[in-house]
Amino acid sequence: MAWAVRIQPMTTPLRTHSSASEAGLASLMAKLEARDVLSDDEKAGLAEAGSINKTYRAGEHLVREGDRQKESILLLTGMSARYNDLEDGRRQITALQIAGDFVDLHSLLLHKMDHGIVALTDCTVRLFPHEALRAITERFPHLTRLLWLSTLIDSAIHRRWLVAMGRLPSTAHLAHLLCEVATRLRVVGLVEADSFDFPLTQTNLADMMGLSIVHVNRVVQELRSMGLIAWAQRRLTILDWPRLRALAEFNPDYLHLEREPR
Amino acid sequence: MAWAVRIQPMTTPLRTHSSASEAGLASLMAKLEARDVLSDDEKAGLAEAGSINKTYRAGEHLVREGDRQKESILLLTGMSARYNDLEDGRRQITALQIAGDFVDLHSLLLHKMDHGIVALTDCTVRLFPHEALRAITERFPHLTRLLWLSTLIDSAIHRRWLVAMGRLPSTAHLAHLLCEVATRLRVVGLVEADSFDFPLTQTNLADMMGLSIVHVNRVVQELRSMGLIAWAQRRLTILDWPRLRALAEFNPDYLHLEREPR
DNA sequence: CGAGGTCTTGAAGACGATCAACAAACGTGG
DNA sequence: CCACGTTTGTTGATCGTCTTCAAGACCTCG
Repeated sequence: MAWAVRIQPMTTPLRTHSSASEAGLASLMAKLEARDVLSDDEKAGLAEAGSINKTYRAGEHLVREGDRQKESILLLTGMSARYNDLEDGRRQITALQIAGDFVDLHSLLLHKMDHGIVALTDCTVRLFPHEALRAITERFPHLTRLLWLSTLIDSAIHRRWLVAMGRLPSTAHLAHLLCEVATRLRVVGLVEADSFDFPLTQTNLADMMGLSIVHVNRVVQELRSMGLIAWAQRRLTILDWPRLRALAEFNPDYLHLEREPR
Repeated sequence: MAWAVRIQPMTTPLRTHSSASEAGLASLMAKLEARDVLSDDEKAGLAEAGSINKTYRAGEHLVREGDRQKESILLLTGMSARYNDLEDGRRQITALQIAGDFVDLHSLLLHKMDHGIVALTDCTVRLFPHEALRAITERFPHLTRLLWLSTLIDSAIHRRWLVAMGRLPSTAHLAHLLCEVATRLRVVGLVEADSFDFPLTQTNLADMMGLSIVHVNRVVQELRSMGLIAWAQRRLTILDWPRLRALAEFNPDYLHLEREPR
């Protein structure tokens, strides 16, 4: 079942390489600096707000619905997802998170989580105590606006998913999702020549798009047979950007990738 | 067509009653005070940030995709919607806005609008120059957090719409939408005894839910025949809350209506 | 009173869901 | 390193929800 999750003991604990930690923090900075200039003070303030690192195995929960967090979680490596489960066990994923994304920055102000967050792959994260983040909002108005901005971009992505889910046929919907993921991964340097690690299962895609697994499988094959993508061994390559983005009606404006004073 | 809009001269210009203006500002305060305490200074600061009022007729655009706003718009009375149009003219509405909602607070930081905003009814609004809002972010950290919070709640609503659209059958989807609207209207005092003004057309509902008009019509009739709602003369009454919310799996937690320090 | 917008109904068809079964890939322990 | 079990991917057949097309009734407002 889509929501059955193995919680297994960490027989082979993941090493928190300091390299992973640095790369993850760099991803956050890259994300913010794609939209505005960060001063050295702000970079330092942000870096100091982070506390310890943690690791999760694929399938583990970073946060559960109803939790009251005392820190926000920055994803350093791996991918995670926000989700809500229905009474009959069906799941809807409402967001996909990649390196450099705060998975629950909003818990700073919302307090009680209205959804869960699950690791889709093995993940490393860094915790940012709410106390430290709140101090940023008191001392660094511009940095605060950039953190606010990052949640506004999450919101813009939600809206785009609504458009894709509500009005695009399933092939175009998947095409749009892949355009978006490729674009976001490129911002944090995880795309080489239109090719990137894409460790999601078709079940994950189904839960993101509100479709059945069987149908997702057919849609993936359609994009393959049209020569738009190649996807094997957890690596995805976009073979024909112009046709893929035309099919998806993809326009990256909603990701607000312009560097300007905010 | 769903997107055809009459832009007609304002033959009978709407009066901007000061009462409408006061009621609208009160709605914003009510919305914020439902979530935290506002100091007198903060209330004054917020009130002073507002400048002039404007009015729009149903069907007019408050904002168009691509606009670069110099002010954010607070809806005082009426209802408006965020929307995106596809190349073939089909429309997806991604948010419904009521009295007390900032329709484009995010333009303060996003700058370029990635969607349009259309008046669904005659509307009165008040403009908040970005300059003044930016000043708030420099001087009132707590008030800034509350404004941030209001955009985070918008985001939570987006997520819920994704869940409803992706995984609920259409009757449950509509039921959920009505539960949400009723709950939000109640916060700003626009519900009397489970009955409220609901001036939307079935076309509007179709564009919100990603369905065809014909199907929306049948779904509305289904809810009526189940004895869950009554809807006539632009007024909607919820006849059976328990069954409606059970059908919708509606849980208002995502609206974060608890009053606590943020 | 007329005209456009809105609501309603019926019939046919498409897209995606469900059910069922099997193949391939992966990870784990022996 | 292989054997095994679990997860993931794939395919076919049938079913159901929602769409599209078409037409007519209602209603609201200038």
